[in-house]
Amino acid sequence: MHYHPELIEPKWRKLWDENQLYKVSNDSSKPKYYVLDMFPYPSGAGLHVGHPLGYIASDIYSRFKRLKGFNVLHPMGYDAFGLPAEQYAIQTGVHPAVSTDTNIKRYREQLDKIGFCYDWSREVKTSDPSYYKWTQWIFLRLFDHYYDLDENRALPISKLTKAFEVSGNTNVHAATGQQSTFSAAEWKEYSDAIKDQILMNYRLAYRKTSFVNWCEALGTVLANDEVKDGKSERGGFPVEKKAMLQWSLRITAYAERLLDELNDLEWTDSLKAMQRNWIGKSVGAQVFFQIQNRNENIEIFTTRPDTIFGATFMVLAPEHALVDVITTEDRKNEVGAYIDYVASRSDVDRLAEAKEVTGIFTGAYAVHPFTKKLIPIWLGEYVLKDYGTGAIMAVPSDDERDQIFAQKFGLDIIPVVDKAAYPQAGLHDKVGTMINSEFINGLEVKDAIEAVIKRLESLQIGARKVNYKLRDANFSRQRYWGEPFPIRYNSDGVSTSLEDSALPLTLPEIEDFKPASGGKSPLARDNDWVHQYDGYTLETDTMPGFAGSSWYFLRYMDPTNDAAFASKQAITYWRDVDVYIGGTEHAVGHLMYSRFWHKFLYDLGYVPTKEPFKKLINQGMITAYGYYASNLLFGMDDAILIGNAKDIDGELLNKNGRKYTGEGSPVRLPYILDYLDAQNRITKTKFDDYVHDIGHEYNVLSEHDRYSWVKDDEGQEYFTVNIVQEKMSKSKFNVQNPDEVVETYGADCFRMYEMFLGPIEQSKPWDTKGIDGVQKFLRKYWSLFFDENELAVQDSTPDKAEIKVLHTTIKKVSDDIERFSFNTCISAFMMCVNELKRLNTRSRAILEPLNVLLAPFAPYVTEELWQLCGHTTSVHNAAYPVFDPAAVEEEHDEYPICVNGKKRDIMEVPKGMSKNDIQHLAMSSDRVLKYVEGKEIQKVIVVPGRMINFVVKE
RNA sequence: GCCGAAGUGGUGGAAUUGGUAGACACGCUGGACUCAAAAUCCAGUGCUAGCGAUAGUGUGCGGGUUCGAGUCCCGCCUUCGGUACCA
Repeated sequence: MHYHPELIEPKWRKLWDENQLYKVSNDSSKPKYYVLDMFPYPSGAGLHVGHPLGYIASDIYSRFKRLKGFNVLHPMGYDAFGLPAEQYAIQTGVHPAVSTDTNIKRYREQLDKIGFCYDWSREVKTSDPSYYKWTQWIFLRLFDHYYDLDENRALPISKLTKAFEVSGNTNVHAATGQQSTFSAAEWKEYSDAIKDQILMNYRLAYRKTSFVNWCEALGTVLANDEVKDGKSERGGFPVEKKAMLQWSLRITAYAERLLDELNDLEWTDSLKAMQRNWIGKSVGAQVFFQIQNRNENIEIFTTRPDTIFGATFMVLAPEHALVDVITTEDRKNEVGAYIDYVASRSDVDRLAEAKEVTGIFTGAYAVHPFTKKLIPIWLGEYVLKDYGTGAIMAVPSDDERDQIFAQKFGLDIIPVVDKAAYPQAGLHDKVGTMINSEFINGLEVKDAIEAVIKRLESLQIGARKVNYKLRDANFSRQRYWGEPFPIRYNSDGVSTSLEDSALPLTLPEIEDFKPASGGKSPLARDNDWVHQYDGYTLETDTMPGFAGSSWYFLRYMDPTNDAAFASKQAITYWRDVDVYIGGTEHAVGHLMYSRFWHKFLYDLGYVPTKEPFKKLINQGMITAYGYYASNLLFGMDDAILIGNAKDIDGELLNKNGRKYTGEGSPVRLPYILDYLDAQNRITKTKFDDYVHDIGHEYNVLSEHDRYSWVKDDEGQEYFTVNIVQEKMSKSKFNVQNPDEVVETYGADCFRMYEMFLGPIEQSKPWDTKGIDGVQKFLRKYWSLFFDENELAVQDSTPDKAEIKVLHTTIKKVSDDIERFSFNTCISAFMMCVNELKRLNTRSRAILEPLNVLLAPFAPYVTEELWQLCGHTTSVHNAAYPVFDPAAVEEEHDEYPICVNGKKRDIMEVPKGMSKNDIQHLAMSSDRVLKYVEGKEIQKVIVVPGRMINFVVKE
């Protein structure tokens, strides 16, 4: 009987499903364990071979934990709201819900084939009203809370309004955008509209006019982490700054906790670093500079208050609110022109000309807080509106950018830090002695910082301050395919939330998915929907993609509950995610928002843990080889294979109907191969072989070379092309589909091969070069159980050698699974099977435990063999074999004898001998003395289990 | 620029605490079986020299610590990921 995965796998898939083998209960005496995958966005391209990498790893780990006696929650779902489905709808008119469901169905089919142990009864879909009801519900809680800095947690808005009625906002210490203060009496006099506006400055979900990343091509705004290099992450369209009335989430209120509580997590250093970087905490001082002849101050933030005596001018962001106020009459025209110029420039322009310095003098002066000297106020592009206060004191002696600015515009430079004692120090290093700085002269920088802050505070013109790079998260999208906001406005524009009982507020059915006029969501065109509440209009924006994904891991705990996002009992049992597996692309987006929402829910008492994801494993990307041949290639007269670029371009367009994107772009190898094939100039295989073998050739080329030539044995030259690794995507025609692999080799083989490729956290290119080795292993494994057509497993007593092989493998595999090193597990299995094959093992006492050990990796073949061995229950419910240390112990230890670290011989030492005894035994051994050869022994080092080393004088 | 990770045979990669570097697999070479192919099995395979046992050499580069370094320390180089007029 031979191994036939195509017969085994569908059979068990069906049986497992019928028996609900993977259904998990919320009520168990076993300890809980929660293994989570980042749920996918169901795109039209289907699953590619990169997706399952993390899923397979989490599946192996879940199955392992099950066998080890845990009640394992291992669910899967879909991040189903999102832009691509809507773009597709605009182009084709197909409703996003329809295309999304089609895609989900395809994903599900693909996932099922690979044999995952998901409990599908817990599937969630963020676009499902029964799901987004609770996304909206959490949003309403955010809307209804503010962040109290005294208690350091979220509190109800009602508490805040009570405080306002007693003493205005003067005694309120909260995370807020509120600038001005008001008294209790004033508060009571305010209209509803004003009250609404003020409360918006406190709510954790709030609406304000803000400069946002507007993407014209997508017709919507984007969050900061959805913009890369001034272009949209999805689609790569240009993004500009635009002032719009937008919903935001006050994530900044949680900045300190998001930073602090990172420390307790088992995440990689690089990921923690990314989050820290994104939060961007810096400690320094705020300082108020009075404007000459005016009753107004410019507030600045600086990390170097010590250099304040070197501040010779100030620079405001061109968008700063005070610009209009302070610009003198004679400068109005020029300043206006400059502001227009800045506004006309996109982020892309700015990035492209980063080194260019621009700026303009406003005509106004500020008064230096200590010297009382007048210093000019300038505008400059390099000061960002969104960071700090949008204004700086410029210290050209100790800041590179200020220096360039001062040099260009001829402004004063006063040195204030003497770094003579620190020749290695750079401009920004906080070391040196203060000079030209009045009361801090002679102090070291560190002490000077403290002295200045103290003085600022005593004079009440500044204070110690912590600043964060993290900004509030933009939460509005002018789109159809997202969660509607459960918010309505009355005729005065005052916002109120819908009652919880009105949730879910469902999306209306519409037919035209194009954005409505004025940068509005298509929802705005549905009058009936917008005006469904008398006297009110509903908010027509929808929530962004990260809304639904910020809490989905909680819904899995109790996915069908209609009275709560999850029952208290379910949350108390499952608590948090023990292991979370996913890619680094979500390092600062999803993982930051989820932590924020979780902390908020913690403040409100809905979840028992401060952090949602205890341990995080980052799987690397599976990339595709991209083959490029430069157009340069085609210009060469003696090119033996190729005509010219246009030639190829034109022909292939006709032949394949594929679009080749333009002049100057690299041509992909498949095109060239097709072309060459058509021309009968070279066979595909031959060319492929060459391309395959040039990895090392390529290393000797400079990065600018896109091609090279290689000679074959007869001296014939062939061209080779640049090889790169790139992300798989539909647009690049490089998607490798798992289906084909599963069909050819079987799911077990596919699973093991993906794990065998290398460590899961590493990115690597997909190729099937080594998959035969894994297939060979599975056949060999299968043949351990069979003699021709007969099951050969016997109830014989295994011998010592066999037991040793088994237990060595148990130890190695169990340890390696715990540290997510699956590639070495598979090596261990291969070695084990080779050994057992050699020993001709047929004993049940060896093969059955081994089968259980392998079950997490190859669930189908192990289940089949388990049943053939006569079991009636699933191998996936079996007990994990227990490691017996005695089984692997030798009666004798073999110690290499080394002289000065070099191995000379091997000596057998009785088991359990002490280090001292081993030393004595070695010293008296003739064999050892032969190698030491009369040289004086200085030291004998016995490394337990490793070696005996004689250190001698050479 | 700053932060993080990594550089090991022809290839993917092992080496968990400083202790026989190259496990396991791919590929390649030779052989067995076969009319032949596929499949399977056996042997070899870091590099250099040698028929050979063997010797020398070898983990990006240059130093250092140690009886002993892929692993630790100092100084570089390269690649990948993140981030940036961040005050």
